[in-house]
Amino acid sequence: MSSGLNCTQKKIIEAAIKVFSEKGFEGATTSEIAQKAGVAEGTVFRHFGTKKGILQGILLQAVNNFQKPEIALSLAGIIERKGCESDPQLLIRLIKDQLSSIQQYLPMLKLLFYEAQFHSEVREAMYQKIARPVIDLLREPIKQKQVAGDFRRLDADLMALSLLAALWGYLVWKEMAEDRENADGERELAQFLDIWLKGVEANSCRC
Amino acid sequence: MSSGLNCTQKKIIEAAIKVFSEKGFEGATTSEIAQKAGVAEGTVFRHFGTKKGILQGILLQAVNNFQKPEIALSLAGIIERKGCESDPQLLIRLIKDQLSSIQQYLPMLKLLFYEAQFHSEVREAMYQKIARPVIDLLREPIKQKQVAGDFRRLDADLMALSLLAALWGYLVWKEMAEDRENADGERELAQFLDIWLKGVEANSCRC
Amino acid sequence: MSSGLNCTQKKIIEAAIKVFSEKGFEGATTSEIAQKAGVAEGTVFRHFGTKKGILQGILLQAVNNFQKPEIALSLAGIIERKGCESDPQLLIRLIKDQLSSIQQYLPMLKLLFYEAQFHSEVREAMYQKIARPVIDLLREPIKQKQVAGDFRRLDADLMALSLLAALWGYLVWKEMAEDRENADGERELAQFLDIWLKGVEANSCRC
Amino acid sequence: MSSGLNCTQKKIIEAAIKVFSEKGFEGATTSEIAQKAGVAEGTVFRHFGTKKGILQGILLQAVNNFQKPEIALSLAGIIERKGCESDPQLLIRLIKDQLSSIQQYLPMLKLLFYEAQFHSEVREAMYQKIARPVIDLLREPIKQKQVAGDFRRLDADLMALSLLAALWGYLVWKEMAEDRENADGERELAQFLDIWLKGVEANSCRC
DNA sequence: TATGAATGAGTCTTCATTCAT
DNA sequence: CATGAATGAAGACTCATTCAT
Repeated sequence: MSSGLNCTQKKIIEAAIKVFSEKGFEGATTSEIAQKAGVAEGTVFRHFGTKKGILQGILLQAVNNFQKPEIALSLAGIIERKGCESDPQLLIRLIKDQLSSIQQYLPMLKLLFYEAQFHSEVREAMYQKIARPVIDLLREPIKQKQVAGDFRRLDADLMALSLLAALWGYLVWKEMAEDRENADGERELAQFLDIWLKGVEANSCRC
Repeated sequence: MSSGLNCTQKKIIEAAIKVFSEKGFEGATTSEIAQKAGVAEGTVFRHFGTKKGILQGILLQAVNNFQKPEIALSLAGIIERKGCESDPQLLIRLIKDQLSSIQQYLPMLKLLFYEAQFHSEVREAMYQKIARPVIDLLREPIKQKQVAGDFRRLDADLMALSLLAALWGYLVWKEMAEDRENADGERELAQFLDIWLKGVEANSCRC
Repeated sequence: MSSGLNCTQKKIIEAAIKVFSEKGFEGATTSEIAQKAGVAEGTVFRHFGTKKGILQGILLQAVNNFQKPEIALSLAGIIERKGCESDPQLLIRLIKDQLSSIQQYLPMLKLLFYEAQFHSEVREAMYQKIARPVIDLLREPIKQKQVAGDFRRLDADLMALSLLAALWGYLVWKEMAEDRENADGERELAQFLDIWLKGVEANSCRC
Repeated sequence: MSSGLNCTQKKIIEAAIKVFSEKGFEGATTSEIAQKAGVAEGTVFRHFGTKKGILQGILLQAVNNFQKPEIALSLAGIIERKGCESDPQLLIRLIKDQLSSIQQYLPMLKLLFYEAQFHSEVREAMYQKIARPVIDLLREPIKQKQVAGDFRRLDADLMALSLLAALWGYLVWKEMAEDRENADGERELAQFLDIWLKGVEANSCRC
């Protein structure tokens, strides 16, 4: 109901996310998706029509998931509840709690953002239905912080964007560095966010 | 030969960057590359052996280019020459000058970062030969700034990384937003960097 | 039941004639037939077992229809009632009356003659149960005409065959010419038959 | 040159005519065509692009062949050289000579006329480039015969058409009857034509 | 060295057929 | 009996790779 997907479709979508993530859209084969989903190859096409249809199925699910308010709001929560508090441990725990609800969608999001390069309809949907709404959502808490004198009065959208870029950059880097740098992921993420927060803070002399 | 590429190979590499950028590695065909390079399909294989060999040729060129000091140093220059100066116009002009020398390699870099997901040898090389060296390069000026009391004493590598993430995020966003947001690219980039700089500055009360 | 078909089967056969006529046996799909018949795909197989079974169902119906004397006799009637009468209008009206009762079976017959090429059992049945009986039927009136001195004493079977060829050729041509030649179909058919009649007439000097 | 086909293409076209004739366009497989042509399946597609492209290649060859005057004229020759001569042996020999030059193209023509039902571009080409030109060609000798008082003054096009229908009907019948009727093919064809000739003759009392 | 026709393994996709409901 | 989701074998088509010229 909420996702509009029945059991078979869910299995296929899940398998497709895995395979597309590992091999990319073009590098993946429908037969591997079917196999990983535990269905016949024909079943995949009965439900999604074409290989691209599977990608659009994933896209649709991503969009649907982002319309659930609890997910969309978690990012906004990060900003709202943080002022000039100095306890970094508190901040980290807070962010991790919020991000954990997005965590499960990360492979899907990463895949879609990458494929957006090559598929204009994916690009369009990711922009209109996910990126823009998230920025729109962040705008309000940022503006409130600006009014409260906590944040600098830069363009709110760009501030939101630079937060997302920081998070995104962190995730991409973690993948590329793999386990070569056995660093403390928690501390890294905390520092990334700390730099951003200090970057957007109003004159900290007030503290 | 600094690049080790003859004329035919250069034409093929150039064509391949274009085609791989537009369609991705798997989505591209050797025949289109050959056609765009103005050579026969057999010629491509005579020079690069396999399709993957072309990708590795591109990788090699990227690595070679990043060993030219003038390019690698341009990012470091951004950090070095900036302290608590207040003229933002100066900053922007500086950055644009430095970035413009990287600009031409962007399609190649984007392509390689994308394919790094799927080809471990590309991932390895991009990490060892490009990402890590750039971070290593940025580490020194950052440390100097820290010693000078200009930058906060966070982990220097993570500070470098968050700068790169900001730049990368900006570029990816520009592509996704396309011409929908007819914003002033120069101002946007300036704000992105401004947030980062303020984020890494030592307590500004001192200023 | 003269046809031995129940309501569901009739709907399927009718739909199949339409679809096979438009796309040919191999080009048609059982799913389209089911859809046009307004039943589920499984229902088609419950009644006819295989796709070829549907074709054989059509064949059976054609054979059954041709055993109804009123249809089979209509061609014979054309010959019987025509001697050296001079009124061509009368002839045309006569033929049209007779042909109209076959008209409705034309798509089915065309389809079966086409598929006879590729399916020996269809070819066999069409020959044994339709073509041969029709020729057998025509043989008698032709022979009577020969005895009466109206028709030339050629091989009666071949004379019958050449009449059928003329009719068949006319129909095939009309389809190929489509509406390009906005000719008077009635007059055309009349001339086709007129040529045949004159071709088989005994020496017309007698008239 | 004259056909515009190189050796490989000729082999494929020949094989395709055989396979399409036996199984019909939809029933045939490109792999069987390739196998019969003695080339790889990919080679077929390198030359004709799609399966339908093969059919159009056959069509093109048929059209090209019919533009060679020696073939097109042979049918016209049948009419021209026949008046009221009474020797049927002479007639048969004449027709057989003329037809033998078309004989080799019969499978191709039959195939194309059949597939014309399902492929509008084939139908169009067969009509415009083959059927119509043949009728146009036959019109003149028929009209000359009419002027000379040898043929009845019916519509010349319809007279031509009824000749073609007679020939076509004969060929189709032979295939359906197969070897069941071990009749004298030569005599049969002669009678078919004899009926047509008598049917179009001017008042035979003159003879 | 450059070419491009030929190759055939591998892909997406279709569809007749089955069977649990 | 009717249904229609699931199946998987088979087909059209692609494309990296080879090799004779």
